Order: sequence, then C-alpha cells, then structure tokens
Amino acid sequence: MLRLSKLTDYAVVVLVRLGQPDAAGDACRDVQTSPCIAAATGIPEPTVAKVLKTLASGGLVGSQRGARGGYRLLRPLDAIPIADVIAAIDGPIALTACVEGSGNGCSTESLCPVRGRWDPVNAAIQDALGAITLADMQEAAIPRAFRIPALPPSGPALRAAE
Amino acid sequence: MLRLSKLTDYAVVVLVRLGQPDAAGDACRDVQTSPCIAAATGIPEPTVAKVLKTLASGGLVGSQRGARGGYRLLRPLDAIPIADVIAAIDGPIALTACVEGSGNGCSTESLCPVRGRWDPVNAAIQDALGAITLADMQEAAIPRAFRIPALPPSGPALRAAE
DNA sequence: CCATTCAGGACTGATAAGGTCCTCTATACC
DNA sequence: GGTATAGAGGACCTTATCAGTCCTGAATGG
Repeated sequence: MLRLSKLTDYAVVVLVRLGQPDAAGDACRDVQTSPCIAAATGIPEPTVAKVLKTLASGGLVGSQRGARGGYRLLRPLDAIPIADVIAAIDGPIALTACVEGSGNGCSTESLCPVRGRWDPVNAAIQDALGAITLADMQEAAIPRAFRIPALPPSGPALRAAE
Repeated sequence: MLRLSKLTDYAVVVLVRLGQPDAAGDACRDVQTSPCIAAATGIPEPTVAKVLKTLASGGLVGSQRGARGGYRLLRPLDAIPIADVIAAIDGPIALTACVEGSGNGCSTESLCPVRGRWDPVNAAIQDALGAITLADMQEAAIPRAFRIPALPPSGPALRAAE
C-alpha cells in the first residue's frame, strides 16, 4: 500500500491551515492554538496538539507558550516540501530495513540478491517528495468553498457526488 | 516512515531469484518451487509460498501445479517495474485514504484544505516507482559474492554459513 | 493410485499506529 | 502576585494491521 501514517496527513492539513492566518477568524491572530486549528479542520484536538508538538520538535513550526500563545509557521508553505513533513512525523524515509541509515539490518541480507538496491528507489521517492511543497497542495484549497455546499447530508462516506 | 511491507521486499527478492534460472542449480529447472526458492533466499518457506501465490494472483508469475510444478516469470525482469510488485502485494499505491481509487472516504474531508491534493504526490511516487524495474535492482546481485566473505561471524541472526 | 505442488483461505501472535490523558512549565492578563 | 491559558513531554491503552503459519482441497506427473 505504501501508505503514510494518518498523523502525516493531519500534519499537512494543520500546516496548510497555519499558512492561512487570514482564514482563521478573529479568535486566532498571528499564532493559532491547537483548539482553534482543531475546530477549523475537524481533527480531534488532542491529536492536533500531538501533531503540532511533533512538528515543533522537527523545527517546522514555532511555538509560543502561555496565555495567547500558539503555533506559527517558521517557513512559508512554499518552502516546506512534503518530504520534510513526512520526515518530521514519521522519521526519515526508509522503504525497507535495508535502506542505509535505518540502522537495523536484515537477517537474510547475506543471501539477498537485491542488497542495497532499495537505496535508489528510496532516493527516487525522496526526490519526488522533495519537489512538492505544501504550497502546491494548498492550491486546491481555494476552490474548496465551492465544493462544501455540494455535500449531501446522506451516506457515510459519500464523495463522488460532485 | 513511508515503509513498504516486508512481503513486498520478499517479493522482489523472490522475483529476482526467479529471473536467474541458471543460478538455481540442478534441483530447479525451468520452473522453481517454493521450497527451492526458500532455500536459495533464506526466506521461510511458508512465507515464500504466500508471496508467490499473491504474485501469481497479480499476474506477475505463472504457476504449474502438480508434481514437477513450480513458478516462473511471465515477463523478463526488465519489464517488471517495482510499482507492479508493490501493487501486487500491497494493493494499489495510495498514500492516504483521500487518494482517489482507495474507496474509503475521509471523515473530515469537508473541512480538509488539501482535498484531492495528494493525488499528484501519489502520481509522482508511482512515476518514480514505475521507472525502476527489477532488472535495475538485480544489477547489484552480481557483486554480491564479493561482499559475503566480508561478513563477520558475530551477529545473532547470522545464516550465511553456506 | 500416490506423491508432489500450487490454491485459497483461516487463524494467531507480534508489532506499530492512533488516540487520549495527565502533569509540569511558561506566559499574559487582572 | 495570582490565576487562567496554552504548550511540553511523557505514559498509557486501544485498535488495526501485518507477518507468519497451517490446513484443506485441487491439479498434475510418474
């Protein structure tokens, strides 16, 4: 499946949200709080807090403690490649245990006919993810308002009705 | 981490092995059996069987039942991109639930500012993985013999003594 | 007819992710 | 100075998914 974790998905949403201070409303000014972002994105507040803390550790967002504190972007959206977000949340991109840098070795590596060959694959993916920034993903956010009203109040996971 | 499953890793090893009939020895001729490949790769036999069955369902390998049966490649290694292997084992490449084609919807999608924006990211990765074939990964198999003797007899899961 | 080998599924244990909560510290406002 | 707010940093549990094994059945060759 080659799926990335939900947390990373959330992180992208949260970061894009942080990059739209004007859309935040009066409750959130230059910095935005976890509850504020949670309300805006629909992601549960504890999860938002967890994501933001991780992103702060990764140096993608800055934090301000105390009353009227919150989070803010340290870089503009177009300076944050997806690869950085993934690395901050999920750790360095390593498709398999064999990829160099991921410490743990492979038990069958002495027999493995593809030893070390995942590295270029990994590099190719990293390259692809490094070329796409959050700004690229934000683009789609503009016409978002045109889609929301089209949401029918039916079906649990209905998405195709547009 | 963006990690792919071990089964996919195994699949690559097994497929590369299937692409080297000359290296299989007398016990395995045109077709190779699960136990044979298991012995050659060091992967447990039931797991090899599982991988091969999955690959057969995916149309990457052909199977021959009955005595003296086994598996064989349906395409040469250089005609099998990594993306196909991943798709056969792990299903279609879908980074997030939001990527089209992955059925299940996202609960917060109506608020999500990056709706549908994972698609290009996904496409970029699929593109990168589609450009690398098993033959590319096999290349490294040639100098393998030069690396094996360098293995120190320390580690716990050492199995190279053959 | 029997041995071999794949097909297909069920089952179980281990591992990791997802999510929640608690306590502590820092800051702003009264 | 006191209090409310808000992040820091963990601990924790719950759940889902994967990895691995095994069993039964069907096809094929000798």
